[in-house]
Amino acid sequence: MKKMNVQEAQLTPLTYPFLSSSILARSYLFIYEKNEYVIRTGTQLDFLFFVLAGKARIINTEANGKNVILQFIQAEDLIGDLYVVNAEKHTKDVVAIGQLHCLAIPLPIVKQHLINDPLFLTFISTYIGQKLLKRMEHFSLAQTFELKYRLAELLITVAVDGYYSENNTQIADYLGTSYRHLMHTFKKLREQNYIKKQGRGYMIDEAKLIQLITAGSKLS
Amino acid sequence: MKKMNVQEAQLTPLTYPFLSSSILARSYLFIYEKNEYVIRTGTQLDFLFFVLAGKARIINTEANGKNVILQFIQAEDLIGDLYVVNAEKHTKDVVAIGQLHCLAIPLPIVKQHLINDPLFLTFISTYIGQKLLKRMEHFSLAQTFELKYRLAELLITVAVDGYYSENNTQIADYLGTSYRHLMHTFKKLREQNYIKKQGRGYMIDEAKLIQLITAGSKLS
DNA sequence: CCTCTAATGTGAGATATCTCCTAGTTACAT
DNA sequence: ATGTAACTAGGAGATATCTCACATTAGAGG
Repeated sequence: MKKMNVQEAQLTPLTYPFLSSSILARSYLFIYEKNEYVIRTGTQLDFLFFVLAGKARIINTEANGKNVILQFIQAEDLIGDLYVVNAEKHTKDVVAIGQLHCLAIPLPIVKQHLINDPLFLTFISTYIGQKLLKRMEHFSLAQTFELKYRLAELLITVAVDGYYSENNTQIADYLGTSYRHLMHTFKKLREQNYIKKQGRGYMIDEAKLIQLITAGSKLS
Repeated sequence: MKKMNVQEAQLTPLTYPFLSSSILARSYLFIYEKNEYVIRTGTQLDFLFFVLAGKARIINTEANGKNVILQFIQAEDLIGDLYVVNAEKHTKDVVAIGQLHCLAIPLPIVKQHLINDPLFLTFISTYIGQKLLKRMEHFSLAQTFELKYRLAELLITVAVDGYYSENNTQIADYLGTSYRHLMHTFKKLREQNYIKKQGRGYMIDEAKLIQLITAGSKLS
């Protein structure tokens, strides 16, 4: 992970009125490499992260040691927002998929300068509220779609530079399907040239996958 | 709908520090009867509602006139929270299932006294954040369960005094299944004495349904 | 470098669910 | 009171998905 001061990094100014130059002066740009941990389960959160670029996955380690993917993170998402507003108490693993760029604001700065700032509180309420609505809509639609459409969307979400290489036992759990059926569906997508096998993962044809998803939407 | 001043209603004090007696003096207790509208689609929200008792359903009217159930509301839920934090701009139908009791705070009061109050903003951020986590966990689990378990849980959620009488074409959409399969599953539950047909709806055996759900959880 | 575990990959039979259809009943509007 | 639309109910065939099993490969740890 590379750590830089915000000025050093010459960030494009963010359009957040609650982020004063004083706060930014004490914040950092973090750059994580592929598979690097942003947060480790059970550790204390030290920063509130604004994702500037890249992707990550959030993983919960269950009591039996099993790792379960909870969700994927994209640019313009926050990491640690639910912890900051006390909606959740325990941190979960957050792992970079490909390279991940974050603006990291130290928690003491958040607590001292932002946590009672109505501008910030309003922003984070709106953000979490919009996230809730998006998630509900996504799940509601997803539950009527057969697996190949949901897999197509996941491949687009998760691929970096057109290449997908997640752990498929975890992906099967995440999509709520059996490992067997997931593999069956990967094979179907290969046969229909939406994806190509490459090493342990797949190159994806994003444009064709988008067409498939669109076709699937029209069925309902 | 019955409308009372809060004092008139002699409400048990709510444990919300941001609700001063001055605010409560200008708020109301609303009591809606079964199938009464709390909010109508597209109308301007006039109150932020704290649900004290009862149940409701949130319905979105699609462009083609079709009504789709988005979610169900229980005691201790808020109605209008996502609108108040500007996460959503348009109101949707909210309809009482059985009798519904709400503390209703006028929007002008919310805007004048609460919307810049860090106590209130913190509360509503935490509330929406917890709601997001619950919803995500619920959907994640739900997608691996076959219909009879999900239907069992819905019956418990929705029944009033042990009686279920929702519109089943809308319930099929909500559960993401076909009308045919939903009816097939109702028949199975009847045959196994989890529910009994009564008029256009069903009496439910809540204890037995909970046993079924528990058994279903143990399969995964 | 070797060994062991976890991930990948596939076959085969069973089941949950879908699609298409028809018939009967109820509630609402005129 | 009547007619119509929407809801309830179920049959039958097809398909998406599950379950159980086994074989191969790759990666991690010693």
